[in-house]
Amino acid sequence: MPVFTASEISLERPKNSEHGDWATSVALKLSKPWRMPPRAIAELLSTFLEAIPGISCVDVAGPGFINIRLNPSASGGLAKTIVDLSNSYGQGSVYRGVKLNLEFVSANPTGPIHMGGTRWAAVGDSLARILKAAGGEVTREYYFNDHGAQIDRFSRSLIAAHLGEPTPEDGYGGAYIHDIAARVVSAYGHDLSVLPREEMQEVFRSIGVELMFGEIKASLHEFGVDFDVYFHEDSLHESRAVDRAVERLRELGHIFEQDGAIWLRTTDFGDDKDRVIIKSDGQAAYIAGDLAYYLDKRERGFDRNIVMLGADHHGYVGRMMAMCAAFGDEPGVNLEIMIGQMVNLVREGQPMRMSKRAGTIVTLEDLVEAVGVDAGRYALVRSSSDSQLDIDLDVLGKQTNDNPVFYVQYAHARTCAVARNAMTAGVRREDAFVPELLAEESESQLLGVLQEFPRIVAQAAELREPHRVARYLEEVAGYYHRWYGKCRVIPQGEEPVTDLHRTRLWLNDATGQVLRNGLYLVGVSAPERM
RNA sequence: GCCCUCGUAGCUCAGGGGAUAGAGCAUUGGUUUCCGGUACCAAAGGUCGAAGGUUCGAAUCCUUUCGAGGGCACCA
Repeated sequence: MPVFTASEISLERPKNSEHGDWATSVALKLSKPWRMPPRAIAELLSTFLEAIPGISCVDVAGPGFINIRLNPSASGGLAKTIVDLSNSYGQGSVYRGVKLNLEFVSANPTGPIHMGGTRWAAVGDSLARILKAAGGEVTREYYFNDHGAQIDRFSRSLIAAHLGEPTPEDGYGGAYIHDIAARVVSAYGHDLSVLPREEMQEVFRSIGVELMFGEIKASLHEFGVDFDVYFHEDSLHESRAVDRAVERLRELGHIFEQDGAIWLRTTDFGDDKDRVIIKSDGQAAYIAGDLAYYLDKRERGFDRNIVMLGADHHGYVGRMMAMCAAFGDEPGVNLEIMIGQMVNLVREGQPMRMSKRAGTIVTLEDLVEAVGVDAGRYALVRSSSDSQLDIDLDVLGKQTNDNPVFYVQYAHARTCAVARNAMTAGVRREDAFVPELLAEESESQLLGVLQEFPRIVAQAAELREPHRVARYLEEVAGYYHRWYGKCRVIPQGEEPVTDLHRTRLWLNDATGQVLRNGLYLVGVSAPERM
C-alpha cells in the first residue's frame, strides 16, 4: 500500500454529535491511491481502531467516514488534566525556539491612534500572546516614524495653533493640536516669541513629538497593550544604518542610478515598479528606513518578522516583499505582512466618518470611552482582520448578551460562583475524581470542546488568526451554560454529597480554567463576579 | 487602466475540500420551589453575489463577471 503521512489524515469533531466524538475522512482520501472503495478501507481501518483502549465504538458511515466514539472514562480524565495543568493548558510547542518579531500599530506621532491602529493594537497584542503560548519567543515592536516631512507638517501645525494662524494647507487640524501646542509652550518654560521661526519650529517639533508619543503610549497602556521595543526611525539615519543597508544592496547588485536618484530594482522581485531609495536631492526616501529597519531586525536574530498594516497601506506589500527578497531572504517566511481591513464605528445607524481636516478623528480613546477596554478589544479581536468591520457603539455599550464578550465573561463568572458555592456546600475536588461518572450527553459535549483548546491555540498561531480563540470561547460558554442547566454540581436540599458532585466540580473548574486561559489570549479580563 | 481585500440569515459576523452551511442580535413562542434567568429550549429566517471549471465531494480551490472598500509618488 502506498505510503501516506500523518499530516494527510484529517481528524475532526463532527458538527453532528450522532457522528461520534471524532470523525475522519481518511478512507475517502486513500481511496484513489489505494485503488479500493472508500467503505472497504474504512471497514479495514475500523477493526484496528476498535482495538485501541478508550475507544468505545467505531462506525463506518455514508460514503466512508469513520466515526469514533470514546468511552466516558477516557474523555472524562481531561477534566483533571486541565485543572492540573492550570494556566499552561492550551500551550504548545509549534514555535519553540523561533524568534518572532511582531510590529504593529506604529502610528505616526502626529496625532492620536485612529481605528486602524486600534484594531491592530487589539489583534496584534492578542496574536503576540497566542504565539507565545505556541512556544515562540515573541517581541512586540512599535516603529516610530519620527523622521521626514510629516514631522515638519506636524510642527508647523503646532506653531500655527500657537500663534492663532489657520492650519497650514497640508497640516493637521483638530483640537488635539491646540492642546499639544499649549503643552509645548508650558513645557518649554521660556518665552517662545523671542525665537526666530526656525528655532521655534524646532522647539515645537522636539517637544511636540515627545508629548504626542507619550499620549500614544499612555492610551495603548490603558488599552492593555505594551510594547517590548519602541524603535525610532530617526535612529536608523543617525547611526548610518540606512547607508549600510544601501551599501549591502549595492554589493548584491540590486542598486542603480537614474535621473540623479538611487534606485532599488524591486521589479526583479515581483514589484510592479522600481523604487527610489535616495532621492535626487540626497534625502532618503521613506522606503530607505524600511530597508535599514528590516536588516536591523534580521541582525537582531528574528527569523520571522510580521508586520501589520492597515488597508490603506497595502500598496507597500509588493515593495516590502521585493526588498526582503533583494536581501536574499524568503518573502512570506522571513517577512510576513498582514493587512487589516477598515473598521467603521456606527452610531444610531450612521457610520462615524473620520475627517482629519475637520478634526473628527475616531480614536482609540473614543472607543474606550464609549464601550470600555474589554468590550472594545473583544469586538476588534473576534472578527478576522481581513474582513471589514462595522462596530455599533450603541450595541457594544450595553452590558447584555447583545455583546458576546459578556456572554463569555458571564460564563466564567458563573464557574467561579459554582466553585464558591461548592466550597460552602462541602463539595471538595480532592475527595474524589471518578471520570466515568461524566456520562451525560451535555458533559461529553463539554469535555469534547474543552479538549480542542490546545488545537485551537496552535491553529490561531499558525494562521495568525486570534479571532479563532474568541469564537472558540463563545462555543465553550454555550456548552457550559447548557451543561449547567442539566447537571448540578451542588446537592439540593438534604441530598448527600456524592462522587458525582465532586467529579462535576472538576469539570466546572476545568471549564473556568479554559475560559480564563482563552480570555487571557484575546486580552480580555476574566472577572470572578459581574 | 492595473493591483489588494471582501461579498454567507433582516443586522453584525463565524465557517482553513467533507455528512442536514452556523452563532449572537432582532422576530415569535416556551422554561425557574433549589448551584447567578446577564441563562436555557424551540420556531421562523439562506438560489453562500452570478456563471463556468477542478474533485467521489466546493461557501471553501481555479477562471471569468458584477458589486463594495482600499491602493497605485523622487509623500510619509
